[in-house]
This record gives sequence, C-alpha cells and structure tokens, in this order.
Amino acid sequence: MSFLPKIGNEDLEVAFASKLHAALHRSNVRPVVFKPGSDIQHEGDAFSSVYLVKSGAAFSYALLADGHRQILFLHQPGDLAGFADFGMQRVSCSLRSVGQSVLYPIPAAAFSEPSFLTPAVTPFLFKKAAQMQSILMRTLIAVGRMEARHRIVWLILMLHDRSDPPENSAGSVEMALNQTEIGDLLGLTNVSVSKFLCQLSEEGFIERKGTQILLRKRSDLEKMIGYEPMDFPVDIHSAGKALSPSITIAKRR
Amino acid sequence: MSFLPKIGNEDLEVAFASKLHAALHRSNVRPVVFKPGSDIQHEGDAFSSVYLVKSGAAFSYALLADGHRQILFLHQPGDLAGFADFGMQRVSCSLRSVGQSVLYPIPAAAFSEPSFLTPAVTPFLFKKAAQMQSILMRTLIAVGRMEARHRIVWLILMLHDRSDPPENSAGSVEMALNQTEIGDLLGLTNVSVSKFLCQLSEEGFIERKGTQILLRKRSDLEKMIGYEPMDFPVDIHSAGKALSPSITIAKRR
DNA sequence: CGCAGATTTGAAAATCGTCAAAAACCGTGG
DNA sequence: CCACGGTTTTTGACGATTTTCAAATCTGCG
Repeated sequence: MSFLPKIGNEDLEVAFASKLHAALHRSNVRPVVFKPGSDIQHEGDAFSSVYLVKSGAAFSYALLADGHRQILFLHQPGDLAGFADFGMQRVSCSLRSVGQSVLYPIPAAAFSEPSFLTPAVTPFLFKKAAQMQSILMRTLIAVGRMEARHRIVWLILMLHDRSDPPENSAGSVEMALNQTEIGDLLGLTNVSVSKFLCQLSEEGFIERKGTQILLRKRSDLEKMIGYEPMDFPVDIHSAGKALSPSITIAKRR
Repeated sequence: MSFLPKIGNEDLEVAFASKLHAALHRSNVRPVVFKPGSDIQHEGDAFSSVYLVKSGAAFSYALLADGHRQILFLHQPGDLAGFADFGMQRVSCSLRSVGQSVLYPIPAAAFSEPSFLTPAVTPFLFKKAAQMQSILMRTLIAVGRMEARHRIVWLILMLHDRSDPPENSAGSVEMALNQTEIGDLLGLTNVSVSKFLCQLSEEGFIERKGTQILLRKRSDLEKMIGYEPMDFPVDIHSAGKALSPSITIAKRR
C-alpha cells in the first residue's frame, strides 16, 4: 500500500489522522490545555516534546537581541509545533498559545517507539513535515520579496486557504493575531499593517468585522500578488480533533 | 535503541548516512550529474523525486510575477532538496545547481517501499526534515527582522557553520553564490550586498580572496548580530559522499 | 464609567532600492 | 602575452518605501 494518497483523497487522510490519535492514545499522550497568550516553551528549554495542536492555535517565534520578534509559524489544529528542534538538546524557538489552546505533547521518546511510529503514522509525519516546510518557504517568499501591501494580502489568502470550511467558503477569515503579531510574522511594523489593512478595506477588497475579515474579491487579490492556492489534504482539519481523552491542565508558566 | 543520538555522537550519524546509501543502492537509485547553473526542476513540473545532494550544491528558488526571485534554501552535500513538495502533484519551486553537482533522485515511490524506508533510514529522514525546517526558520528571522548589514553577517556565519572542517577551521568560507544570488537569498539587492561586503572588509571583520571569505573576528561578528552557532550532526558531510556507483549524466534541460 | 490594550493617523527620518555608469575579473583565442 | 567580450562587482546620486515617534481614537471588559 502506498502512503502517498492522491490529492483530494480525504478519506485516506482522515484515516491517517485517526491512526495518529490511536497511536498517541497507546503511547499515553494526553492533551494539555493552555491559557490564551501563555508561553508553552521558551528558547533554550531542554527539548522534550513535539506538540500536535488539537484545538486553538499557537505560534513559534524568536526574539532578537535588539528586541525585535519574528513569528515563524502559526500552528493550527492538526499542525506540529516544535518539530524543527527534533533531535536537538535545547529548543531554538519559543512557542506561545493564541487564545485557549489544547496540544498533545508528543515526547521525543515516542519517535523511537515502534508502537507509536507505525507504518500508518510515519508517512503522516512525513507529509506534515513537508507541508510545514512548504508553508515556511511561502512565508519566506512573502517576507523576502513582496512589498508591504502584498504581504498583507498574502497572509489573508493563506489564512483563508488554511481555515475551516464553514466560514472559509463564506469568504471569511478569522484573524487570531493582533496587528503587532501580524507585523512580526510578515517582517513589518504594526503601523504598516494598520495602514494597509485600512487601505485594502477602503478599496473594497476586504471588509472588516471585528477580528473577522471578509474577502470581497478573492480572485482579484490572487491576481494582485500572483498567488497560487495551497492544496493541502484535509488531515489539517481532522488530525487534532478526533479523540477527547482526559485532559490535563497545564500548570502556569 | 533510540534514534535520537546525542549531539556530537558523530559515529552514529555516519552509520545512518551509510545506511541511507545502502538503502538507495538497494532501491536502484543512481546519482545524476548536473552542469553548473542548470535547472534540475522547474516550478510546475510533476513531482517525481526528492533529491539527495551528493556533491556540489543547489538552491531552491521561486520567481514572482514581478520578476523578483527568492532563493529559499542552499542545499549542500547531504541535504535533501524538493522535500517540501513530498506528496504533492506538482512541485512548487525550482531547483538549480551551483557549480557542477551530483544528486541522487529518490523517486517518490521509494518512500512507500519498506526496503528503502528501513528503521535506520526513517529517523535519518526525520532529522533531515527537522534540520531543514530549522535552517528555514533562521533564514526567515534574518530576512524578516535584521537590517541589511546583519543579514550578510548572518549568511557568512551560517555558511561557515555548514561548511566542511578543513577550510572551516581555518576560518574560511567558500561563497558559491554571486552577489545577486546572495541578495535573492537575503531579500536584498546585489548593490546592497556589494556595499556591505566592502564595508565589512574595510572594517576588518572579513578578508576577501576571490570567492573565499576569511573570518577575521568571528566572535565579534557573532556578538554583533546575536548569533547562536548551529550544532548539526555530521551527517551533513557524509550522507552524500560514501558510495560512488555508476553515474548517470543528466540530459540537457 | 473608566482603564488598559489595540488601532489609527500624521509628520519626520532612515534604510534600502533603482538607475546608470565605471571598474574589475575571467576565460578564450589570437 | 595581450586583447577581447561577457559577466560580475563597485560606486554614486536620487527616490521610494517603510520605520520611528508621538498622539489621538477606538474597543472590550470589569
């Protein structure tokens, strides 16, 4: 059996996701709840786990000596966080929850247990790693080579592509990050983010309702920046949401 | 047995690398030679292989609608290229050789053959994927949040960390990329790259001998940008260099 | 209602890009 | 050995985008 399912073959992906949950359960991995805006790990901590996001969201970030922050990845349900430090002694970036979030901390040791790393789980992890690499590359393209306005459009489109079907299909995106955080993700200041969000709104490309953004002319926005839609399988949506075993509450950090 | 070797446990890593070669050999994967500056794959091509760099170098890049280019990753011997598109129908970025390069094209199908994906190879691929993610994140930090001068210093230090021991320990780095390519990697123009390289040279931080760069005051450069050395295991150096089976010459593209 | 955080707005400053031309470099061939 | 053509690097003037700084406004919530 191949574990390179065709794109769009969602059933197969869902099957993998549930096998992942079964494997997590077998390995006694229990989800942990984190308060909004709490730091799940800090740069320099000993590496202990890779996290699978079950619900909510979290972002990986790094702080520079001059106080600047770069947000590296916005992890959504089904995503892995902390995978970049797999095999290292200490973690190289921090991880912070956005809103209340539930994560499975997968201990490093699990990655050497055959009972966890089954022939169904391994390819799932490969795909996840590849997908994250792809998203990081797209982020790098936006940050490295797009003007500020285009970066904002890129982020809106990417979040739209990665958001859940119900609101997604209505052309709506939930902005979980504030404008300073958006800036730190795109290599901009909060001031620029504000300016261009307002501009895009005035020009009728988007409509803003609180933290929701409605895409008015998605195809025009795509053309504006030459955006290629992301076609990732649905594991993204299901991997973090199947089981609901006993939940541990994280101690305050 | 755990496959999370301690940092510095190089023997174990080398063992993995040679097992990778054995696995490649078993799967009838033969290295292919590419001429300097030739495109190994183009954005939009059907996805067929992940490449393991045996010698030389290659970079992944993307072209934007406005003609700008972002170089996403400089793949060195032992690195995987094209992994981000694993499981996709079409590849999302192009891949170009730097100097004459030899690559193993690992067919997608190999990733579903147990004969290739042995308990020794799988963790090696995980580590590689994690390492690439880590490097991408460091690139994003530099491009997103460092001023031009600091980005150049960052690149020099990173290339130094990733280069081979002989010249490495002498404080020397080979610059395989020209200044336009360096700019496309760092989100700058060739003009800025030239300006700051000259400046760093005048200030005595570096010395330039053709394409070689000698680091005069590495610790000062590290302090200047708050650089954390990368401690990646040695698989980098050995993974691409063990076997020398019959080599295929790539047809011109 | 009032406070704290987030967003918006405007003016001035800095960095980096653009454009263009000169200089240096390199391999080739006379 | 030198001349030649093409590429790469260097240099300078100018302009544009984005940041910085600061203040005003808005929002959510106790």
